[in-house]
Amino acid sequence: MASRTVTASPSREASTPDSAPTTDRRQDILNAALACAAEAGVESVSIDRVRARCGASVGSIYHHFGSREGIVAALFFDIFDEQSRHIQAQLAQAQAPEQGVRALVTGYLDWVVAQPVRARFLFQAREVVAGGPRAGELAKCARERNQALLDWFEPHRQRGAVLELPCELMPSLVMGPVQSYCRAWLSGSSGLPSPETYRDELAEAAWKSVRA
Amino acid sequence: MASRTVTASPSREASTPDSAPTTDRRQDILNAALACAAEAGVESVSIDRVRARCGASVGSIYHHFGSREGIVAALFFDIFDEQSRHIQAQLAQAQAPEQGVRALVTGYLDWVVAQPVRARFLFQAREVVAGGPRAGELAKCARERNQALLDWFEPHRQRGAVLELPCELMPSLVMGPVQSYCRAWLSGSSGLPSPETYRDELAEAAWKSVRA
Amino acid sequence: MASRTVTASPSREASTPDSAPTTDRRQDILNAALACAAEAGVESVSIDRVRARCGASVGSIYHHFGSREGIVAALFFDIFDEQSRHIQAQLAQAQAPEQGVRALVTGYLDWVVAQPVRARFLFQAREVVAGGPRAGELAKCARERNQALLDWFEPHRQRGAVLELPCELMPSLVMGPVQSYCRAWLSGSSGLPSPETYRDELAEAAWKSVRA
Amino acid sequence: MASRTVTASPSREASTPDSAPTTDRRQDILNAALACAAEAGVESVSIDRVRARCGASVGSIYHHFGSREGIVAALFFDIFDEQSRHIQAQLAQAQAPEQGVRALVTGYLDWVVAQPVRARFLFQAREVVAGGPRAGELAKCARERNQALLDWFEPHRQRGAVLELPCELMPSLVMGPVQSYCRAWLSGSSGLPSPETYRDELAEAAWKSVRA
DNA sequence: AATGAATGAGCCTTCATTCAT
DNA sequence: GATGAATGAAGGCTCATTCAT
Repeated sequence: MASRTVTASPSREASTPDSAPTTDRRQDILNAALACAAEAGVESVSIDRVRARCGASVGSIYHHFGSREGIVAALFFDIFDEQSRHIQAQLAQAQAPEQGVRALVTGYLDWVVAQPVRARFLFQAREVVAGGPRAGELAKCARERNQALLDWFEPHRQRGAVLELPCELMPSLVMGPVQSYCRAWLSGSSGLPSPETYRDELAEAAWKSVRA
Repeated sequence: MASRTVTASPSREASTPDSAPTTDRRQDILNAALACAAEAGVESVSIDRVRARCGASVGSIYHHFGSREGIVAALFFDIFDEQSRHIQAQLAQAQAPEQGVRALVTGYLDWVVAQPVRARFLFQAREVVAGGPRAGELAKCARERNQALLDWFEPHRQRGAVLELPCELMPSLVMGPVQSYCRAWLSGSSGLPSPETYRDELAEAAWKSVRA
Repeated sequence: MASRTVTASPSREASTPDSAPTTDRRQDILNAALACAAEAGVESVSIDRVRARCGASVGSIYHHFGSREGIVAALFFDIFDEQSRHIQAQLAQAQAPEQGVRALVTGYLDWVVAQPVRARFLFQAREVVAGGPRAGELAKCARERNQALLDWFEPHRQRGAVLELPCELMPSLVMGPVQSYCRAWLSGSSGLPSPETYRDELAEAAWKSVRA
Repeated sequence: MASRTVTASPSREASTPDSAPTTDRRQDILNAALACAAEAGVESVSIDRVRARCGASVGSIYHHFGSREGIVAALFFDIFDEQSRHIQAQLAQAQAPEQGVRALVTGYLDWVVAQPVRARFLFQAREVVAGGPRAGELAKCARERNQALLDWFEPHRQRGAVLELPCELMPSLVMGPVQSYCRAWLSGSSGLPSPETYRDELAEAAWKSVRA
């Protein structure tokens, strides 16, 4: 499963379109780390395995990331941002609250299906990052993402088009089911069909649980 | 059902003074392993740390569990079963489908709040066990748990009291939101209030997403 | 210089004269560590070098000493005790205060000449140990050794046979010159003759500086 | 004599605002190296730590000193010369041999008390420098210093005002006690009072041990 | 059932040094 | 003079596991 190629975050490519081969050591290392994680889990991302895979030297890896955990964290934040932007872009096109909820669910689901390796890494690495020195940064990112979601709904909620639920609950109600399903699917051992199979059902369920 | 529960608190020993010194080496080891995991994650459960914590010898640990992974798996299945029984017991008392959904959600939620250390271990250790030699056993247990849930709902579904959703979806729809919230709460870094705060809202949302 | 063989502390042998080949791994490791230090300084006592020299495995070394520093400290205390006992034995045979001072100086000097490798290690390792976790223990040992010296002189001092100097000063006055000379001799680069050459002069000078 | 002194305290920069930005890179690096050594011993003086502390680049450090050892040696010789000049200046003012001995002892003692960080570095770095490529230079400096001492005493010795001791012994007899005390004081862990407390006693003892 | 010494692979990290810009 | 990316050897330490007692 997850035969997707492990490539550089597309956002990076876009931000340096000037010239040069762009064969960043930094990016090579991140790619190698993701490949390791995809094969055998985040814990398997060791300096030596990364080194063996991308040809960088130990010193070079430390020059760029400072520690083993630094690699995992850098990769995590790269992918987390990418995912956030994807979902945000979907949400931005929605008008009605139902469209918004559906955009969030299907936006997430589509991204996971398109990027299963990265999605799996996000699930695996989150706990690692949350227990490391960049935990505060992670908390901030997560808060911002949730806040953007809540801000979008706020006008609809005031109009009474959406239940007046505590904002701490919204993320779990809207995203909980689809995340739960995707997590089980990505684990591979469940034998579940692709999330796309239940695209509508998952979106529908989320909407039902929060509509007025 | 009371015998063999693995608690992090040392008070357990005192609460079961029935017969003989129940102070099993086996149990000591499991308790120590849980304490390690609670402090620094499942990966920190090493033979040496467990040994240092419970005073058992290396040989003794191997005698009882055969391998490092054996400890984690044994603890995982103990706790998983305990949780399953708790939820099952709640479900068994329900009659109407709405009661059933609410029993599943609040049964899970109450257990998590009552056993946060164990609940956290379950989240952490699942992936480890799923990647080990007892992966099949885990899959079987998970399937059985889901099947029990589905079996309970089957008559109501046939009566049209519950949506005719694909059975692969049910667990995510019913348990997704509450698990998502509990996971975030247990991570500690989110600053979320206790799941009990939103007991009703979480149960209500689950029901709305699957009712006919 | 310093062609002395690197052997186990003689005190250890004496304390286990029962049976068995006494081929302690522990002692093998200490011997190897001393040999490393003799060749290239304390900093050169690395796990791998020790391992290569005595055939012990990495794990075995850690089993016995817990850390690289643990080896150095264990060796240091072994030798420090040995030296202290030697000097103490010489002092114990003295009667008059002049004999005492001479016993201390020549006792130290003779031990250094007999055990140049160990003496050199003591100079080198002291700072390392003083900066490590067993610093307190070192301070205690040093205090005890000084106290024994002061206790011996106390009656003579009260009789006015020795200057009434602050006790903090005594060790430096009595042992300072001989230690200074031995340190320079052991460093090897000074080209100085053996301390034995100046046995009497060093003892005489120490006595002059503290006699009444 | 004032230019080129390496001080640990940052106040130096402010005290020499004569001409141009004297803020040499070279000097910055030496200051940083001394600060490292003061915090965690000479072995802790690494290119990277120095770099982190003074903001210089790796390349810049190599441009100025050629190697890690180059930094330590440069600093050592700077401080050694400074100390030698200080003691020499004190000795130059003495007339009688007793004054000379006292000048040597108190000159040394006063410098150590005024420059404890540098004094400590001298003790620590000596062995390192003695084992490096500039060992010969060190030996030469040390010999010169001793020779100056002996030259000063030679006329007094010929007059019989000072004992006719082997010249190899003089440094240890005169400086041994004060160095021994200062070394112990600088180690910090001994809890000894400042050497100034025993200024007279140390000078007196040195004189007694060498006077005719 | 239990003990603890021994093993060696493997991990993270630091380090001095080089070199193209 | 200065910069910082890159290198690879070396070091300390943890780990799961085996085995004789």
